[in-house]
Amino acid sequence: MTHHATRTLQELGYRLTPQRTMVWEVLRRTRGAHLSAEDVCAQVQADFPHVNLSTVYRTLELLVGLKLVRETCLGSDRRYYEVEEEVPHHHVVCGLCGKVEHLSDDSLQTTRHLLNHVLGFEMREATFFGVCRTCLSAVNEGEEEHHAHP
Amino acid sequence: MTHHATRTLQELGYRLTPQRTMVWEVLRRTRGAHLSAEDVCAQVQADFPHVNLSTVYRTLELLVGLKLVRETCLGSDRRYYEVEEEVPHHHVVCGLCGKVEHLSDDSLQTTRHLLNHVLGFEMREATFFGVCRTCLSAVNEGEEEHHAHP
DNA sequence: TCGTAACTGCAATATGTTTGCAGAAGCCAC
DNA sequence: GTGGCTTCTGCAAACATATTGCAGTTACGA
Ligand SMILES: [Mn+2]
Ligand SMILES: [Mn+2]
Ligand SMILES: [Zn+2]
Ligand SMILES: [Zn+2]
Repeated sequence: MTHHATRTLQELGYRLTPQRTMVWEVLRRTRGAHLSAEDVCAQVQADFPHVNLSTVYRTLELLVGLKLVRETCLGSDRRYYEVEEEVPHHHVVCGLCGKVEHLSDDSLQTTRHLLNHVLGFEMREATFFGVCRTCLSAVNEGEEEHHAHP
Repeated sequence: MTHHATRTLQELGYRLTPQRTMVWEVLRRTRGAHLSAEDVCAQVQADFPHVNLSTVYRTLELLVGLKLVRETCLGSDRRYYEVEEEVPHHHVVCGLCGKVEHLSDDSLQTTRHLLNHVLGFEMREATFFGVCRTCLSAVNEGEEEHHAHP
């Protein structure tokens, strides 16, 4: 477990087990992706087949609690995990194809201030649901075909 | 089933059953709230105890498909339902107490344009996660107590 | 190297949602 | 109104995701 995660765990008295190392490594090397607990488990098991899914869940819970990993809701079925970066970001989810895009925190400064002034709310993360560029043009082409004969 | 939901269902050839009527009525009279399938079922069963949860799920799925009801993700465990209003709105969720506040669509025009310009994305709904005013002041009081003796 | 508390694997459990099926009932034609 | 066809419902079982109890294993400081 390279990086500060090693130190954090050991400094806080948690044991540095191969399972924890592997979970962290999987998340680190898939930076930018959003993995479910099962995705993480599958990747860990590729190298270390006996690792159990419940251990992965427990490890993710631990890392999330320590703010080394971020747990995100991108729809309603499962939870997704990614390493917690220094600069936070937000998510833009296409409801048709499921693609997830990132949005910098900077671009939401006005929204953050709005929420703060209107509701006294401190925004931590935002998720936007809608239709991505690709699906949008696919739909429009369909519409054109549909209305093509007047 | 008052209102356009009656017409819509019958015009499209769906049968107007008491179960469907009750589900719709429950959602209509709790306007502004966010009910899980079980919440809806419990309220339906208060008047009509034999109605089954799976029927409620099937009815919600139908109404969502017809865009009479809106299904929203406000965290990760369950799905929540509310009547689909003419003017859409967005959700602001406190991660500490779970309170959900509403935000008008108008206030997100700039964000909508941003997403459209930057990603070609058509935003339909947004959810903001963070800390509400109440929880924020509770936390601050705690901090003050904590740092009270220099 | 040893001892102990923390951790893991496994199986069982919890919770939310979906599905197959047989019987019930809405709705249209008469 | 009555019948008949087809959709819909209740029920139970299955499914998907996440959690937990426990016995055995392992990390790690002494
Ligand atoms: Mn992300
Ligand atoms: Mn709402
Ligand atoms: Zn898409
Ligand atoms: Zn709160």
